[in-house]
Amino acid sequence: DHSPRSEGEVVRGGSTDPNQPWQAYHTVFTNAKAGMDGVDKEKVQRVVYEMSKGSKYFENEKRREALVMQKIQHMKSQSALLTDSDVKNHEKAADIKIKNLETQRDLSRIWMHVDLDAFYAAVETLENPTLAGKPMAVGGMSMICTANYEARKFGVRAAMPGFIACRLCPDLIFVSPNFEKYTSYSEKVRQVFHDYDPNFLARSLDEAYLDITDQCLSRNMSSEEVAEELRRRVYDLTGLTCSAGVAPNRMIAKVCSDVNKPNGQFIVPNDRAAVMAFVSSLPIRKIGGIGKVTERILKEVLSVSVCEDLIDKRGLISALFSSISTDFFLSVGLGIGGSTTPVEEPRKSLSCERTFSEISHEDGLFAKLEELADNLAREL
DNA sequence: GCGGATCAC
DNA sequence: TATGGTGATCCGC
Repeated sequence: DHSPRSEGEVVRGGSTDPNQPWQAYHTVFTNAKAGMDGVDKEKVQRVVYEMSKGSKYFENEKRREALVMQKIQHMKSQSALLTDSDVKNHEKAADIKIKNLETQRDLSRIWMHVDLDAFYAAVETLENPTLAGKPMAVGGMSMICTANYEARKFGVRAAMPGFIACRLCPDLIFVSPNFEKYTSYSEKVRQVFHDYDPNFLARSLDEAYLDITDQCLSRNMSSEEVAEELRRRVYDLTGLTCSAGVAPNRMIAKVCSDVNKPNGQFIVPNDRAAVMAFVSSLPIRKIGGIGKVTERILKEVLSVSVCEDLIDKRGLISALFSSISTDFFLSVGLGIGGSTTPVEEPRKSLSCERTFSEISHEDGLFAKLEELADNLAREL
């Protein structure tokens, strides 16, 4: 109560300097991302904090931060209640799960994950070559969709509000998004994907998974050669560069495509030891499905930071998490995930939402609701 | 079964 | 001045 901190600051754990409150304001913007190696993270953190504090957004972040801290505290106290024999028993249960997962390990398929480099920005530069070499972002003052690599050097990146990006990079050029354009380029790229796997799985306009097993066998080519050739063909057809990752399953392939981004590739061979070696020192945050919050929970409750730790801490994990979550964490630790082609499921929901400034009267709220309902009805 | 939280793009 | 939209999953109640 007598702390020197003023109201309205996010404070976590008390381990940060109260005179440097931005240190406790954790955004996704300082996470490792391709092209952001030389970025002054402290400066980015400070600018984002200074421009955020006091806003409605910031207040909501504070609320969420408190919930996460509460959840972590709760799990820590649950953990403290466990006896050695509790943990031993859970370890045995986890060992059975691991044995089961290990029987499902499939090293017979070769998966490739392809990811276009700074896709929207790259398309805009193709259509307007004067943008080449200049820091540029696709999006607006509210939100940035993609930043090119020149802009990333300043800490500007996807999901960052444009007005903050302006402060980080005063010469930043903004280009409004044009999704028709990106869709048509995506269709071209997918023509190439189709030649390598007619059943390829498109994840978004700029990402896809391909099962290249048959391609490698029928043409007697290594996965490295196939990846090089596919990337060359994408470039020749569209002028766009992409990165590729190859591995025995989609979970690892996805991580691999980021290793040598941009315009590169990385391969983990179909060999159990190679997979385990790759996964052992891999930070858990690299795995799809483990985000900012899960990373914090695993780190702060269980001291888990790399995938190997998930196996070492299997007893505590089994004790503290649901069966579904435990299965997921153990499979991450084993480097197992997504080796067979999933059956295509129909869409389960359709929604329409909009962020709007404050409306205090009933009439205005009903009008907003009607607008959303109309939109949704049209979509349906 | 529902709403909130988390995650990915 | 100003911090998105869509779809999915899991969990707790």
